[in-house]
Amino acid sequence: MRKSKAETAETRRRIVEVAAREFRLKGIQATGLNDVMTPLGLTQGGFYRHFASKDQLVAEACTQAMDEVVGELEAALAKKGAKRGIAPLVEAYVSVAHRDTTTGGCPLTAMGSELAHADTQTRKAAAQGFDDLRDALAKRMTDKTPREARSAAAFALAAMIGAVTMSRVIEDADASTTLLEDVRRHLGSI
Amino acid sequence: MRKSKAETAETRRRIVEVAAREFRLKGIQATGLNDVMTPLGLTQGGFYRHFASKDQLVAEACTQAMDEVVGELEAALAKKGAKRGIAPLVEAYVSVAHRDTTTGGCPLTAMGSELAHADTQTRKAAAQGFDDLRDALAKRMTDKTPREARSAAAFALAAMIGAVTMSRVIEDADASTTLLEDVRRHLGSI
DNA sequence: TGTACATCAGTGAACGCGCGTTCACTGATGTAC
DNA sequence: TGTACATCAGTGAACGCGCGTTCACTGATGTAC
Repeated sequence: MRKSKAETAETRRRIVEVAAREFRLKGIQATGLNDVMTPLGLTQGGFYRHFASKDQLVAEACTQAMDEVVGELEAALAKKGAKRGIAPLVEAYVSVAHRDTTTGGCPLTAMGSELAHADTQTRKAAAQGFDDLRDALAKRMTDKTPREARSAAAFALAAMIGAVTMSRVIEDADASTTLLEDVRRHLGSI
Repeated sequence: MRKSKAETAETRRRIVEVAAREFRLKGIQATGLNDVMTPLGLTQGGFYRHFASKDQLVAEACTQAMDEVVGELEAALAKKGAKRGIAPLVEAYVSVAHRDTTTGGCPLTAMGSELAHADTQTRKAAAQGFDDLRDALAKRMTDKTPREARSAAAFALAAMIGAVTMSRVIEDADASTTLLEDVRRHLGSI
């Protein structure tokens, strides 16, 4: 039953991939190892050939999800016709599309309050992701000093995270969308 | 073993009180009914004399926690020497004290991402709490039209929620405190 | 006001279930000669 | 290159545990007469 090195690496990669999806979809606590292994056609016993614990998987899935998000946002910037400043990032993040992408999107909004109870590795990954997003915003604030840009970017990112998190809590579709619009508009004049 | 009506009502009140504390401390999923009943010297069997399900308790605990927070913030406004505008609310909410009050504080930050997966009653309670806080902020924005104030208040509240949520994720004490300062400062000039 | 009975708050055991983790085992892969 | 053996990815059952919920039972409270 042993698999080749390439197959083993691929299996491990897929476990992290599915975990990153499931944790964002249902939350960390609500997702069992079987929710990750079964979709891959594997049994939970095999999980421990790749990871020492669920906590380790959570940390790696968080890292991967953050990298995905940073990558997607930088892709939004690369689009031709993209506006100057932070507008393209804000519009991509504080959007109905992001709100409704429950299997993807930013782990900081999808699992925000759970991350506060996660282990050190996971919190480090989340904090690193926050810094990466903040710096991506700050880099686009060319009218500010680096110091001011970092501070303004941290503020903007907090608003973006709060907005998408709450837009997923508010059941009323109009109220939810209005919140996103309000935050988008106010971030336009930072 | 039957208790008097007054005792029964008091027990029910205490269950909600402890639940509101525990859910904020550890999260909804991570808190079992025993975590709520045992501190009260009760067994889990008795829980169902007061509530039909855990979901019902979650909804009531969320409502109570939100009411507490709105009350505390209005108390901050009533303090003599309180500044004009939203500053007193922002300073009370986006604070190290709030970040470190893990058994109390705002349920929207303590359980934000979990609320997105909660049942309708709980999400209604959370959305109502958001509206209450937003309106409390809007009322203090006397230089704006009511429509503009509501929108600006929604933006400010999103930033406040995002800031405290992330400040609890970031382990580095300096970085966490700096984030709160950044958001507080930027909300000063809304 | 006193008595008989129905109600029901709380107990403690049990229900079925799923959790994270461990382990003996299988058999294909990787490696040493 | 071929062979013998060690490695280890994955299985499937089991571990101990805690979960939300149900239930028969107890006995004090509330109520009807």
